[in-house]
Amino acid sequence: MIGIASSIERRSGVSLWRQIADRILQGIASGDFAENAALPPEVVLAERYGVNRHTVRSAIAALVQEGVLRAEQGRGTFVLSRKRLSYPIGARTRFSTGLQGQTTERHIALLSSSTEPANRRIAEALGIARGAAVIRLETRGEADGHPVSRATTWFDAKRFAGIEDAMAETGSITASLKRFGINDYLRHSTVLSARHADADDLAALDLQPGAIVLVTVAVNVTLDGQPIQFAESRFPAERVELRLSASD
Amino acid sequence: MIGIASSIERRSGVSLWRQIADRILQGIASGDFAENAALPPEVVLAERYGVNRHTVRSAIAALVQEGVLRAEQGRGTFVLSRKRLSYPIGARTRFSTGLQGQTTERHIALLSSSTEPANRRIAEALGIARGAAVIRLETRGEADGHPVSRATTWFDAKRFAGIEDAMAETGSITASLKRFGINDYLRHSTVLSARHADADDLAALDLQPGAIVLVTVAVNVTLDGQPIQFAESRFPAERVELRLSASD
DNA sequence: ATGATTTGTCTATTGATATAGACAACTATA
DNA sequence: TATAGTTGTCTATATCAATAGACAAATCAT
Repeated sequence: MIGIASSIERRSGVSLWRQIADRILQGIASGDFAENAALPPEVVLAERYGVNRHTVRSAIAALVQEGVLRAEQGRGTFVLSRKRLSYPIGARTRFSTGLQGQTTERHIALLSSSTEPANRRIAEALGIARGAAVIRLETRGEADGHPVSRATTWFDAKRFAGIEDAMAETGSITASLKRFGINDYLRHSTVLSARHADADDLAALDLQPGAIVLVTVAVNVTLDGQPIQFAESRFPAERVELRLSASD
Repeated sequence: MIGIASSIERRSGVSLWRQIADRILQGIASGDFAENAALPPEVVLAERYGVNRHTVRSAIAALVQEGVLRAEQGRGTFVLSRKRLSYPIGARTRFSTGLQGQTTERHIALLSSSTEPANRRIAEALGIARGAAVIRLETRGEADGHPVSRATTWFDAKRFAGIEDAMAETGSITASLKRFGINDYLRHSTVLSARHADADDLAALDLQPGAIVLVTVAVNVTLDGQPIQFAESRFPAERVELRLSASD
């Protein structure tokens, strides 16, 4: 935020310390609180946000726990380096290539897989009959050893039988699809929303309760427009931002 | 969500009733709870989420207040029609044309305007000197009388002197820019994140405390690539989803 | 060394959140 | 008209969240 005055909501169902932790994270993201520099002292923050010093301390404690801040008695509280990953989304969205330059290592870990009947939403997206078998993959994207995304992906079971093994081996959707003769694919549609992380996301993404996730629901298609993949991905809002590539 | 088991987090800084309200909203969005149909009874929901019936009642009360649900004693609790607006984002993102077909009336209301020196972030985005004067517009997007977005927009004050009057008159960015000889413009970049709504957003977007907003930070440019507008927009995540247009 | 500044810890109190149980009020249907 | 199923209201209790004040412990500058 840039000088947009905004205060804190009471009786909201979201505790004050959580709201203030959010505000501090915003402050870091927007540059109000510089990295590696000291935060204003607790008393100042308490006055700025109109709360008790102990409430500010709770917020700081949560962020210390999260690895965003480091508190040193007598010196101050410092912002650790915490540049958010910028995840590009466009026609050629790929997990690995998208994070090139920002991380040295990245891969997709397969958490679990199963076969199930397609519900209406999935059947429509993949252009198959409702109730037809689909393979569901539960995956986690990791970069430099840290989780950056959590996705649930569906494939037509008939066409992509055994893709779960390919995923487990290669750690890449792109590489797995190659085994089925698909050398290139495009993102057909992306719908974006946000919500609180649920317990599963919290565990998989190593988040603190109350965290927010960005949610994308996307359909990938072959070059001639045939749908091949339906996916819902969750990104931790405090660690990842989505950058929409204008062209491409 | 499609059959993704997930539970509720305690001691998270987000109260249980707020988390459950979120989950019910998700359920409606994903089709788990059909529109105009009855929700499962309170006792069932309480058991499903592992909380007390009174906690579920608090969540329902909040959603009734919000206009999402209607409770009828003796009969049940019903889901009101609540299709989320789908806001398209692409190279030619326009507020009014983007919502065509989904709403009958829409315009942008100018809440306030001011002139201020550009900070580093804005100066870089607009390609002007740091400290140069910029015009800041605080606006609210409305469709069929309901608020759907809240934006803060900056223009180079030198080039667009008086644009606040044009905005107040026309209720449209596109129309206002025409007065300055700009008949077409493109979206150069969009960065996407999410956070809890602050007090200002809550009031302007008519949200309940604890609500989540999708945040886009965008730069618009002329056809030859000259930056003209820098904007941060907030969309209520529970009422709006962002649809990324693949091409165009 | 001394004092000013800052984070850390402790006690106490208040209000919001969550659980628990009981029963009233209302609706639909057998 | 019973009866089962549902939401609405009430009381009571325990725990968490937030405020308040005091002081200890560590750091830094003078």
